[in-house]
Amino acid sequence: MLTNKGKYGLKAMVHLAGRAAGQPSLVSDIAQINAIPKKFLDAILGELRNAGLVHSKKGRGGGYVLAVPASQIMVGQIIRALDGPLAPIPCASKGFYRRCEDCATEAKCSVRLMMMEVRNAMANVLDHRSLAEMRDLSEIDEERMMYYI
Amino acid sequence: MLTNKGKYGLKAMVHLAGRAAGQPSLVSDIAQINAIPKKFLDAILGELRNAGLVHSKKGRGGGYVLAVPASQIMVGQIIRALDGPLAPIPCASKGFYRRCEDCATEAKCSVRLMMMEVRNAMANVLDHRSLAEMRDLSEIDEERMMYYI
DNA sequence: CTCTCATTCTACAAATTTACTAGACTGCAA
DNA sequence: TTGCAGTCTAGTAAATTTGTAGAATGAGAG
Repeated sequence: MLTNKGKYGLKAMVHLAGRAAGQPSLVSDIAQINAIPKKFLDAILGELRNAGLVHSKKGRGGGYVLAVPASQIMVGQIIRALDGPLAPIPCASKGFYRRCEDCATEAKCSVRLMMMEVRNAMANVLDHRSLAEMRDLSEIDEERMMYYI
Repeated sequence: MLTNKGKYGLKAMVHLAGRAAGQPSLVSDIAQINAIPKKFLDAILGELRNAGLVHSKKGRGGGYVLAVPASQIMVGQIIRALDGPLAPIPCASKGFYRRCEDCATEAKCSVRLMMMEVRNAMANVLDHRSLAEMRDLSEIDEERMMYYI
């Protein structure tokens, strides 16, 4: 599940990816435009900063910017930073692996093997799509809409 | 996320898929062998029965059986019955679609479009893998282990 | 130096979901 | 009619999510 935190975080990142490079955005602007509770977004952007995905500047003329170009940030990084592992179950995770208590012989656990396939399918999407591509998804759709007018 | 409910349910279904056709299993046996709280498993099997995936019989000689052969049950059906939609976010779901409150122009929402890709990737795995295939995953692994002995 | 802007920190609280448990009830078979 | 084994209703404890409040910090303008 993508939590609201994850969803808001992604929206904020897309917002930042839509700005000219180096132009900072205010939390209050991002919050208002995307219908995100401001204080909640404060905390979310804080986590994204701790994860090294955005930079911040205080005071007048401050705000948030992407730490690196949107083409170099993978969507999976953002989701992992906010919502934790992609894997549906911890014992199927690569980076955040944790054993199941109730599983005797893990190597033979069909649930785990199945969920590793799911994890890989998700990672294949989310670790190969950059924030820039994600941002452009909506524009592609916008163009497609033109044909119907 | 796969909840414990989902995990336990999958384990129970694999258990049933490992029995000779028509041979019922007792809840207490499934629970003990798979380290699942018995009462919890009661409820889970109840939901699987309501979903039409298993049949039950009461009294001496009773228990649970698969409603149809394991090769005809898709893993996705089981997970949806217990944990709900596969999609990471309701607005990206095909069968359980629900609109986002905070999303003005849904067609242009890049988060939604991205999550629909993720949903499709997950469904491609889970709706093309039968319970029989899932059960056999562990045996495949078991055979592979032989080479290391 | 000080005023204001805007992020940052600590702490907390409501709501929801998860993960169970208790105990009475129903139906079947020996 | 005894006992087995699933079924139903109800509830509860813990964890997680989704926020909020308010003070603190740091940067820049004048």
